[in-house]
Amino acid sequence: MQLNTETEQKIIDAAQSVFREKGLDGARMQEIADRAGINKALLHYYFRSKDRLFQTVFRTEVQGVFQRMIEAVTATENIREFLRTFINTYLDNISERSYLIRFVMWESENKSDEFETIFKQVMSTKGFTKNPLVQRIEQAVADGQIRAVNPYHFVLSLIGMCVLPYVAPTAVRNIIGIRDTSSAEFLETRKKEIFNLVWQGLKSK
Amino acid sequence: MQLNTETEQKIIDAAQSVFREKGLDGARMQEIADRAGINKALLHYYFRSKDRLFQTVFRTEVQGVFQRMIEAVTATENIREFLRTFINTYLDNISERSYLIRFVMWESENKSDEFETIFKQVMSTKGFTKNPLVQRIEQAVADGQIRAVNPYHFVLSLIGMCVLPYVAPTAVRNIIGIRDTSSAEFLETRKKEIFNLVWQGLKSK
DNA sequence: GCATGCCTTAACCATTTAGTTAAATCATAT
DNA sequence: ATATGATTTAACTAAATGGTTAAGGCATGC
Repeated sequence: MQLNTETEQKIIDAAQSVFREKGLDGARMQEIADRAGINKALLHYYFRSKDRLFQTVFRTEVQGVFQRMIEAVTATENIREFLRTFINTYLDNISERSYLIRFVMWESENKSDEFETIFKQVMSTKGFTKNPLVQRIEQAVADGQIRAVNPYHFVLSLIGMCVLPYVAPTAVRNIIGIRDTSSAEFLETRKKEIFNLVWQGLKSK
Repeated sequence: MQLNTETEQKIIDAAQSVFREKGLDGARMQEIADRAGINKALLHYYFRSKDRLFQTVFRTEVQGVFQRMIEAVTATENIREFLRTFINTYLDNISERSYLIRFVMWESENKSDEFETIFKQVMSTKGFTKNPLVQRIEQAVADGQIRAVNPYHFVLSLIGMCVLPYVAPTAVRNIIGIRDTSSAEFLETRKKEIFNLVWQGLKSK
């Protein structure tokens, strides 16, 4: 059997959208079939079980999340411009993919072993020994371009700032008191505010 | 019927721990009964349905999360000390409660209407019209104690930095490359690094 | 002693859901 | 035209799970 790749893609797309919204436990095979515009029988014909389908989706999602993060790491000499570019492209990336980051963060904890395996594979495939973003910050510190922050903690902070409104939009809207976190206006303001805060916070006076 | 409050509490505690780990969809009534050291019949005798039990737990968790956030807002005059205290107590609070923040953020999106309702109730009960943390920052800006950041975005950034390692520990460990996010050492370093970054980022030069 | 309320036991019901099956249909290429 | 692979239909199975029921046990206080 050779299987129609077009249909396979439709299934994966549908599965992605359902898993992103509801997680593994909340997802229903019937709903995935419906969104793919096919029937449950065919769904199981392509992917034997929910677990297998989930595994496929989860793997590509985790890869994508890390992939996009390192794609936002450019070879810019100037650390200031490097940060600006990173924040802009990274925020564009995650804001574009509704519920992705929320899903991956939730499931990464449920499937922590699997997450680690996938992640290590990606790293070795790319020939990385360390997160390139961390590496870039480390280097900037070594070169005296910025003050001596802990690179790991700095990256953690940076990602945290970028990610939160897309991990828990409703909580953010209510608790922080921001009306609309999905508008283009919010996105642009967010970029500026994050950049200003970290740049002020980083530069060696 | 008057119901034994001790048993009721045992049930709530058990339900909290299961819901925190697995979320609504992943939680099993049987497991909740087991952890409470009672049987399923009694569980349903106290809380008619899974939905009702969840509602009870979710309400107290959401209240708690916000409660603890505003408890970390002190009446400190000096904005620098205010920030230091906030970061320290807030981080202590969330690091202490394994999976709580992760659970609330995940479910707040699944139950966004309910979240909003609960949240508005808390706000009006406390007589708040605006998040006191945002308010404090706003005031500090007005007083010229710090530079003119957008208070909403600043608070969003601050919470994001604090929360991320507890929302997705496995993802953080792998992606950022931090070995252990549950140690006391990590916690203390985190406090310092966040404070330094935001303080440097905030002060009007 | 016995009534009352809390709790257990264990079987049971109903529903949801993952997964299967078999037969029929459709499209396409040979 | 027919064989082949893709897809549908619809009924079905098996298991998990939420929820119920009835009978009885075990305290405590009267």
